[in-house]
Amino acid sequence: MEIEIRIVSASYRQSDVAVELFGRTRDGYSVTALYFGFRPYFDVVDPDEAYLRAIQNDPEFVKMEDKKLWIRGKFENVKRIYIRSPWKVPDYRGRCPFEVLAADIPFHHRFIYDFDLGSCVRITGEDISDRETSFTTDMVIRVDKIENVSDFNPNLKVLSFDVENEINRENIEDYGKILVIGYSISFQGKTVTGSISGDEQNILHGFVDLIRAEDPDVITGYNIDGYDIPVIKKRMDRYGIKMEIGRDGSIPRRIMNQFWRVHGRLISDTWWSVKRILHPKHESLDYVANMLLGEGKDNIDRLKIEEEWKNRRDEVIAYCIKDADLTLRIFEKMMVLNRLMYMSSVTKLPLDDVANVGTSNYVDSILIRAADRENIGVPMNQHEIKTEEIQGGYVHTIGAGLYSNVIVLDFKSMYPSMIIKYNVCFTTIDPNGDIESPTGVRFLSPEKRKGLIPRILQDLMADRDDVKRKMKAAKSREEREFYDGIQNAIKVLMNTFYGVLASSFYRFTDHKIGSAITAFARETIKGIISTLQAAGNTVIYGDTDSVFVASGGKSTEEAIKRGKDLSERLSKEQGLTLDFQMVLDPFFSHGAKKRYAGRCVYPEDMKGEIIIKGYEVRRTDSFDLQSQALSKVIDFILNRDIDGAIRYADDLIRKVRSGDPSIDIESLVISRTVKEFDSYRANQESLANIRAAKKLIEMGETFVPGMKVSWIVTNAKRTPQEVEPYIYGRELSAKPDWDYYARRLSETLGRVIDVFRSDLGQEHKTARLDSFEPSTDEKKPKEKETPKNSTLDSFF
DNA sequence: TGCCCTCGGGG
DNA sequence: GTGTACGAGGGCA
Repeated sequence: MEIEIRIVSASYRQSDVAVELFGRTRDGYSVTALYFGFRPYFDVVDPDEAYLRAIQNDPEFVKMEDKKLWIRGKFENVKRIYIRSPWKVPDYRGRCPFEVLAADIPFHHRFIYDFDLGSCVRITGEDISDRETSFTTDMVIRVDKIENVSDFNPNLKVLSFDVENEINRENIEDYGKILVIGYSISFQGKTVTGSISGDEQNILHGFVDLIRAEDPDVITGYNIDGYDIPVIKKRMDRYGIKMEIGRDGSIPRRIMNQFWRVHGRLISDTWWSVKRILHPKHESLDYVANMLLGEGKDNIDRLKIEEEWKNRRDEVIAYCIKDADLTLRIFEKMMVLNRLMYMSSVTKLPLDDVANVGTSNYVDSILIRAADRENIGVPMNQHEIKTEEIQGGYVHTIGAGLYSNVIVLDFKSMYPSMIIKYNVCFTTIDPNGDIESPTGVRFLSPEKRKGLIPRILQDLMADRDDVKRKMKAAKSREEREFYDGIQNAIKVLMNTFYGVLASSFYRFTDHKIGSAITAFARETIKGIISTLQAAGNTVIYGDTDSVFVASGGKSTEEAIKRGKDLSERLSKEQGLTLDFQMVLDPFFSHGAKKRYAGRCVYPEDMKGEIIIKGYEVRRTDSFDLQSQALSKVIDFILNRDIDGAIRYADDLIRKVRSGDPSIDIESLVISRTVKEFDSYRANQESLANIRAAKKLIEMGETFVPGMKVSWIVTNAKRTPQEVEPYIYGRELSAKPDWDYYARRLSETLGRVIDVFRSDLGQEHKTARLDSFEPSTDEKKPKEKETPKNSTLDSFF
């Protein structure tokens, strides 16, 4: 038979070393594809006869081949050695006295690279579902032929679940009895919800049966990695029940004491996605559900779950199902699967590898295939070699101030462009090269030898442009979103190439290469700034790949015209693409790197958006008044009401300092969870949250390890500072340390406000464009590129 | 400034 | 599984 699937996950089984591919067809069938006969191998550089004799007599030995591989500038004789068992490769590579290449590539990746598979494949073979009964998929196929097909995004089945269990108050790690498991399953546009309750052993068996019967591609939930899965596992261990929820009947494995993986499915904790994608101020399910769906959790007191279970069992069950369902809807709203499928298409990796494995695998997947095609030796990842840090991007700042109609230009794919333009690659680095980096490293010119990475990036860039064209020509919204997702994934992949080259452990990393790339980039951006200045422009700010240019205080229309003009002219001059990104009016520069705010007035679809960088507006550990006040001050400034901002800040700080009754005590509360006291290693007494919890107990209040404890700082002059537990809705007996709160507020607000107090005097309402000495700075490597905006507008 | 520890979510 | 992978903040040296 012949069938087409998108690959969800790939693995192999030890019994007969069959490669397992798991996936879903367009019309919704789940499939296991088994490939027999693929063998693990590794490359040994120029081994001697004794080694080859010994290896040939080894019972694991299968065969060997002669290869000539390009290694560090020349071709070397290499033996490719095939053995029987993938899991024995680490042992063999460790015992080999010669240099070993490509011996750290997971077996299922090796298979995918060697067959050059993409994320969707056509499988031709025999249906062996009758013989292979341990799999939970609709069918099992023995692969005769496997080939790529153009990508499609099938409906994947997603199962979200939630556990309610009793709390073991003596030992929080030893979870109490499970009361109910609620679930919500989404597939082909329909959602089914339900619950499993009754005898605990039946619940646990019911959970395994549910997953095996439903056979979801994706399992999700809220904090399942850290809570629900460990709870189920611990309770199953007690009865000797096995959590056989893998598509091949295997049990989940814990990765790094953190994540869970299981053969054939993607375990994707919605909580992690929420953190990564939304960066919400609070990460609780209730908060996030309200934010995204306008609907929160049911009203059940989980700290008294046993009591609730006794008195209102049906409500607890409904609450449990609702948690699972809210989580599923959040998961779908964030379009986690779409993002993963795009990334999977572009990196040609299975969905679960894209979701779970580090980004160096993205590069591996593309680069190793290309290297293999050209007989370039693939070294192994380096084992934690500490090198000096790579100098980062160039940051250009000028005096603080409020500016009108500021033009923002930024380089399209700065680092990839540098790699292409200067032919930067481990295959071109050469002391006799014609291209010299500002760091003095030389690379061959493209005419002599075009580098492998520059070529790959060039192709990716062309692909991206092509996809963007298709996006513009798209006839439907779905089509446009599809192409937009793909082009964005290509962008991520391209930037990942720089990321791994700058890292300290990647297989193709070379410190000289990483630092050359950033040096070329700094030189380029400095050149742009000089050119702009020479032509009479004032560059207000610049960071790595962007420049902010004063438009001269003219109208927005003129700024737009000027921006387009500059972008066109400079792109042509530089042979690079300098995009005209936006016009900000006003733009507030703090005069320090990485801190500014502005309101977007162009382009049309970003109009009104507030861009805030560097000012942390939503720290979970700060008290509410702090973030509220900062937002308010920035608001005043962006409305050009400097006096208002100063007045507001001064007034507020004065009120707080004097303990004005208008200050809401609740806005000063700081909260944090407290675990079992024993679980803290050292100096428990120096942690404010622990002292608050202990005081709570002294006061005769409920404290359960794992509970969130709230407090007010009552005396910060002592070390450690004194705190008083705060119980919502109850009057606080102690007095807040008003000086402490005033000081923290003044620190936060002062960073913004002081700019206007110092040298700007009274004339700050119009932009000041002269008399500032630019200060420059080299930023630290690997800093976050994405601005943390204070709203979620940019996401939706 | 950098290293190490902790939290966050969950009941 | 031929793997080693959270992200940000705070305390402390």
